[in-house]
Amino acid sequence: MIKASIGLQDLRRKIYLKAKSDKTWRFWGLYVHVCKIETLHLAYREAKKNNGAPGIDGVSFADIEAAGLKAFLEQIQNELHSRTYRPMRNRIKEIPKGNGKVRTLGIPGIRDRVVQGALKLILEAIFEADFQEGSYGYRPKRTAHTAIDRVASAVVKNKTRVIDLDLSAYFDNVRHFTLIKKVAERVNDDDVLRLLKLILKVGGAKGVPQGGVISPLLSNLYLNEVDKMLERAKEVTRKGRFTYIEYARFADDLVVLVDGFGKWEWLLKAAYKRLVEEFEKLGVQMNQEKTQIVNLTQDETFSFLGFDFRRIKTRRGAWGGDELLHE
DNA sequence: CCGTCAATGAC
RNA sequence: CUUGUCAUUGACGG
Repeated sequence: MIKASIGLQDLRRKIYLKAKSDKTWRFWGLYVHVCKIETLHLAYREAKKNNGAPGIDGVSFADIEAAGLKAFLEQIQNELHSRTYRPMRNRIKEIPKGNGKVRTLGIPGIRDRVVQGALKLILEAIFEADFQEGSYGYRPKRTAHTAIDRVASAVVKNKTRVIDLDLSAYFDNVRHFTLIKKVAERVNDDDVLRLLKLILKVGGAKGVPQGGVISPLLSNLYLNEVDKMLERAKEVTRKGRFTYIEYARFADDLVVLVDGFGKWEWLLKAAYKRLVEEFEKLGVQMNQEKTQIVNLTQDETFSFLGFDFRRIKTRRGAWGGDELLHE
């Protein structure tokens, strides 16, 4: 068959539309697209524009281009085709976080960043179709600003009981088996699954490495079931255009807002209980000290994406909108 | 319309 | 030998 080779952008759009219109479809024949020079080349350019440092092999972008980019990409393609590709160990680098703690990065070699990037380009087209409205982190065309708008708007509409969740180190706690199972719900391609397992395994027995190109996408997939649960809670309690629960998640930063009227107290409790269950199933720890339920009508506050949310009174004494303070 | 290269900021 | 994703803004080029 002489099917004219379609461009990567068209392919990704086609995959996305299929996934969107057929929610149970399992994609096959994806590996060949991951291995295409066009895909690898785009992944290389994306990696290069971050000006990142080399992995454990010390090979830089300048080194690669001095030896010839074309040969570099063809070498990767050959190894992928012959199933001899093996990712190298990640280079471990500890960097200080703001609060005096350290963040452990797992930095893949540049050629492994290219492979992960190629895989990400294909898988993202599928899973973007499955992600929920309230999920904002690491997603194309989504900004922290719109996530904050969603929360602010919910507060204005009287959602004043807030579950402010803190997840401890959830990148590190992703269970590979559970994650692969979620990927396999949509991907019926043994080569792709095998490649993904190789990539996960060099990062350790569990967790996705901070520094990995596909880690953000995988982390969103891992928590997609939580987003779906909250979305269902919203739709089940909906009365026409009125909703009584809202949520927004940006990576591990999650807030759930429930209507402040007394008759919805049960919904707040139920949502919290369901969240505990979902995170338990996933092996993700809720930080019990920093997770809190606040009541905005009692002058309590919460923080989301660096903004402090509080309810203020207007000069007339009526409840005004929400207010954002500090950065 | 397509591309390249700087910044910034959320996690 | 501070990694990654995403977004925004700006400059320039064909």
